[in-house]
Amino acid sequence: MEKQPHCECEVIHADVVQAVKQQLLGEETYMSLATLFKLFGDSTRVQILHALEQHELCVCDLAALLGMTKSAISHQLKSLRLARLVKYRRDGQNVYYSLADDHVKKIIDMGCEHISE
Amino acid sequence: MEKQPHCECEVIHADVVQAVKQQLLGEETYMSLATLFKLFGDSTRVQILHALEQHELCVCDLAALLGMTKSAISHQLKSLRLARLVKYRRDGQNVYYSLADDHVKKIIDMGCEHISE
DNA sequence: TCAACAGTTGAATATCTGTTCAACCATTTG
DNA sequence: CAAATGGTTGAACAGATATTCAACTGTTGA
Repeated sequence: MEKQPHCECEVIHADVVQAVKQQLLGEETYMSLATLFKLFGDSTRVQILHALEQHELCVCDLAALLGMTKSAISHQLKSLRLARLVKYRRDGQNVYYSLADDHVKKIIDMGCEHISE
Repeated sequence: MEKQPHCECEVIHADVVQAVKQQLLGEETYMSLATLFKLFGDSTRVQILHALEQHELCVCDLAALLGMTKSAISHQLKSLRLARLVKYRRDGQNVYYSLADDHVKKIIDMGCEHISE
């Protein structure tokens, strides 16, 4: 996660490197992107997201669906919630989760396309 | 990464769970998706990918651009190579890397859209 | 052939991350 | 109010992962 330690080599193509550097986004942007994609980088979480893509579900439903404990699911939902990938509503004892926006679907679809090439 | 340990709770909405289950993809598909997205889930790697989106670059260029050692960059490129996200060509002492297909760009763009909402 | 440099690799280390466990809060129902 | 159930939380542990380091390969040019 650290950056600028040092670079032991010479720049081979100074001009190209300079040009590309102009196009690069800020440090924090790459951090945010990584943080976002990290959430898709776990089979439990993608599965949760893909399930919620089909229908809103409560924690117990998800636990049953994935064969996992409510606790494990709840921990993962918390991460997804903090990243605003899912939203929730409480109805009685149940908390229903659903996707926060459709970027999630688009990203998963794009991933599916890539792996099925 | 493990699955079916047990679920301590009852299924609340058996019908919905059943319906969603039908729509779910295979276990291995979610694994593959997670493996793919995990590669985008590191700021060094997204930065490499985003840089290569602009122009093909050799390892030294990337090292200089990101302020990291050639070794660190090379290790990451290996992961990206194995996942067929980047391709490379050797020219003399230099090895030039570039994006393997345009899903990479689409996925990163989608990510940018999400974080800039 | 040898030196120099680009790049790769494997082992080691420090850090991060996912699940479990136990305790807890929230809501409903008797 | 008490019991039952859905859900959340924090600490702890095990497994994964990114960078470093040192050794190595491959290519060029003297």
